[in-house]
Amino acid sequence: MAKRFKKKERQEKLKEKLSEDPFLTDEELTEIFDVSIQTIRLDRLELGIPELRERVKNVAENNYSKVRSLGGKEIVGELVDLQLGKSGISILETDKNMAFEKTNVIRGHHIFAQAESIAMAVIDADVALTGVANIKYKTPVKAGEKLIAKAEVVRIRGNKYFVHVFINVSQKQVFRGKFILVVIE
Amino acid sequence: MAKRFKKKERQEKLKEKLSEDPFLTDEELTEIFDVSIQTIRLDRLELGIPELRERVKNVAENNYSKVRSLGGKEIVGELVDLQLGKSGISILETDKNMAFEKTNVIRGHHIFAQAESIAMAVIDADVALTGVANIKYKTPVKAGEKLIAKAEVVRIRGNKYFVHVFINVSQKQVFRGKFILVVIE
DNA sequence: CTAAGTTTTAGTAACAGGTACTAAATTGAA
DNA sequence: TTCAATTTAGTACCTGTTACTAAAACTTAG
Repeated sequence: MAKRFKKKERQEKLKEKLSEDPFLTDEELTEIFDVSIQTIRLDRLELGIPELRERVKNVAENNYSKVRSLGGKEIVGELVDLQLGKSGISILETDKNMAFEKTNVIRGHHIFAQAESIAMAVIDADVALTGVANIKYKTPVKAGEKLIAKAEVVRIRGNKYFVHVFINVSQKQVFRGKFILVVIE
Repeated sequence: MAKRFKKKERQEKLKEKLSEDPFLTDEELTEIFDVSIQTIRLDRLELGIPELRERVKNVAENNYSKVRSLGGKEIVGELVDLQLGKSGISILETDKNMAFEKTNVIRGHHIFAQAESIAMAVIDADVALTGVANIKYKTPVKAGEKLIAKAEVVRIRGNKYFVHVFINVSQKQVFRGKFILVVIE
């Protein structure tokens, strides 16, 4: 069973290598492991690892939406209702990519990002900035749950807007936060 | 020169389309613009737009490191010091991708993510969860500034950890937050 | 040692989504 | 009508694969 061990070992390292660097071609892998290209392909097949182009595409797609939802787009979650200067509602469908691998619990900053972003969306101004936020996470959110965020402007003082945001998962509150947004010209 | 106008117009829209959705094949583009595949290819050539696979690869490569710091990795920012159960320091170099396009001000949730993540890093346990956070943004952070986050465990009560996090940009405090982290097994 | 099984290697056809090139057809305007 | 710009057609070739067949090499039990 010495050979079989070698195979298993190689496949373990292959998994590692590709998760470190998904941009490696089969040919490059043959050089790393000093086996034929067929062996690499058999290994990938057995491990269910897709081909280079698929892997690259996955990386691209994953963070294309991530960038768009965490960095690129102006709003995190889908805006379903908006009364500028008054209130707004957004929905965010969570998935495993937003969660800790081990526990499947959604990372706090995703929830925060949705809250912050709906708070800013309701402000009737070009750009706003989070000034102060007093927030509270009430229950952990699991991947797959649908976050419904409601934002309400409660007070306006000069260029300062006070906005309350509540996020629920099926009627149950999971987050509340008070934002003070400052309009900048 | 009506035809030339049509060509230019098509090329403009092509650029737009592809920046919106870089995952479109030439074939899909022929259907959108109702021209032959050769025309699409000539257009791409004239505009210097690379082929699908190159575009996908670019998206993947550009954001690969970003994903690892915003979604994939367990910690946002670079850990420069860590005393498990006591304190930790992380550094986050901000860039334009983390900022609002118009103002160049870093989005709040990036700062929050760094704070949350260093707070969790100092906990000497496998998994922790943000329970409550009382946070305050003091000054806006501009793209390019280096965020230095210091976390300190101030109290431990059962499975609850009270952690204070302060983030500075060159000696000036830009954020402070108190986290209550709950260890889960 | 030998037969049987496992693992590895070789080789082929086909595929997607192209590039690069040549050449012909279409269109618009002078 | 004629000339140039534009569009279309068609071919050979490329990369990194899948899917498949088949043979070689190694392992191990009997």
